[in-house]
Amino acid sequence: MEKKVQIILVEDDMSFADNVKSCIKEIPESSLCQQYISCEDALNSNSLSDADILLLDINLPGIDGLEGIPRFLQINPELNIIIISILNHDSKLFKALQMGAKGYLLKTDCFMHLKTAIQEVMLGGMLFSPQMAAKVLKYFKRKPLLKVKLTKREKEVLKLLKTGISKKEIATKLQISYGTVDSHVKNIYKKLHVKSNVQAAKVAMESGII
Amino acid sequence: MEKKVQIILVEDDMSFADNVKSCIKEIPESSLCQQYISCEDALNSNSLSDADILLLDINLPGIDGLEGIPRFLQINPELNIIIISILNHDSKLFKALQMGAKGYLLKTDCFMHLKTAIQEVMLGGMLFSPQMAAKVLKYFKRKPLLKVKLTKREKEVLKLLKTGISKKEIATKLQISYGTVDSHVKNIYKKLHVKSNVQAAKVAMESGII
DNA sequence: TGAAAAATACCGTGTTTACGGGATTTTATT
DNA sequence: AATAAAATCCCGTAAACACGGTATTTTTCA
Repeated sequence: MEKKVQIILVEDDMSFADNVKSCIKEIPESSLCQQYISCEDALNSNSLSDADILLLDINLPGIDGLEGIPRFLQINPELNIIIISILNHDSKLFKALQMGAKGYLLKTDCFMHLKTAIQEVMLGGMLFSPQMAAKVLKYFKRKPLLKVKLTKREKEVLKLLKTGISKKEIATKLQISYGTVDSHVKNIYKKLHVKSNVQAAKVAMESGII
Repeated sequence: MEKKVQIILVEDDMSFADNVKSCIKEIPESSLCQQYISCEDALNSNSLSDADILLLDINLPGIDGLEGIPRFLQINPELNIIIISILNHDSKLFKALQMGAKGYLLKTDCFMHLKTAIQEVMLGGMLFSPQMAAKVLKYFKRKPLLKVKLTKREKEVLKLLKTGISKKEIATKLQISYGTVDSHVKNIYKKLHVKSNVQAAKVAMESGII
């Protein structure tokens, strides 16, 4: 028989934690091995290294859940962390992803997804509940790819421009005169409909024009 | 009884399509309603508007799967598109997401995830198979969050700076003098270790400091 | 209440930008 | 061979930037 998936729960709201526990009980291949009410408690325990999944709240007394992620991963890099929070702000989601979370479920609809999330994460995947998935999608979708056509040289110039160096330095790097760079930049601005170096760099970054 | 999930498959490799079909047969709540070997065929059919899920290959004769996504969504915006491809390149994944795909499974391991993916996508979520999930994670993770602390005012200034407007305009917007903005900008540059407006904007964008 | 941090403001100088104009050479493209 | 597109270069000017310094007021917090 396969070993059961070992789950740790870090949640300070006891009634919600109980709901999660009963939800996990109904998943035959999983078992809740430990439960803590703060990151500190969990970090000081010795149960992390045996666990497969960590269900983590964000709003916690002491160390914030998001801040806790790197600390948990330091102790056990194999740990699959799934955030379960009431917070549905973009910044929380993206920070969680940056920190290395494998999933983000909202408390309001996590029971529908918990089983799926556990299975999927154990298979190496990642999972978001709908509202969070929409944010990820929006994040990637946000800029319709620009139809503007820059010439080869203009692309080279823009690529350097967006690193933040001066036109003089660009001229040196491309072994052309300052005047030439200036001309290219002028044309780039016209094509991108911008009026400053920062705006050009921004458009370049966001639209994947380069 | 609930209506079954209606699935359409667009795949030109017949033997692989057969495998997918038999996999779907084993999911009681789903049914494969149509199968096409190209985007054109599927687009010309009248089955799209009734479908819930479209399983879509990328390498197809004629219209490429990724190019097909917006066309499918134009006909039926509610369609949940899951890419099933052999291609595991970042660019394909991100383009798929930009186009509006709800999932990305690799052919090499899609059978393990297909059932989960269908369920999850129907719940409004999204799903990636492990290698793809890792890419998404890497994408978000690439910039270690800056530990730099900017003051409230500095953040406001930086937020405006990265829109590409001049310091003079920033002063007007914040109703402070140019000299004050200049001071803030100087301090921001020092804290971020940059030497130009473009670099500051870049750091601000990439590190999620704001 | 007292010290530290933050926000405010000004000056001066050399550098860089934005942008108008015009002009020549090189490189496709047909 | 002819035309268009791209790449090269220069001039001039007003505005904006980077950066050094100094200094006052306001806020915060121990």
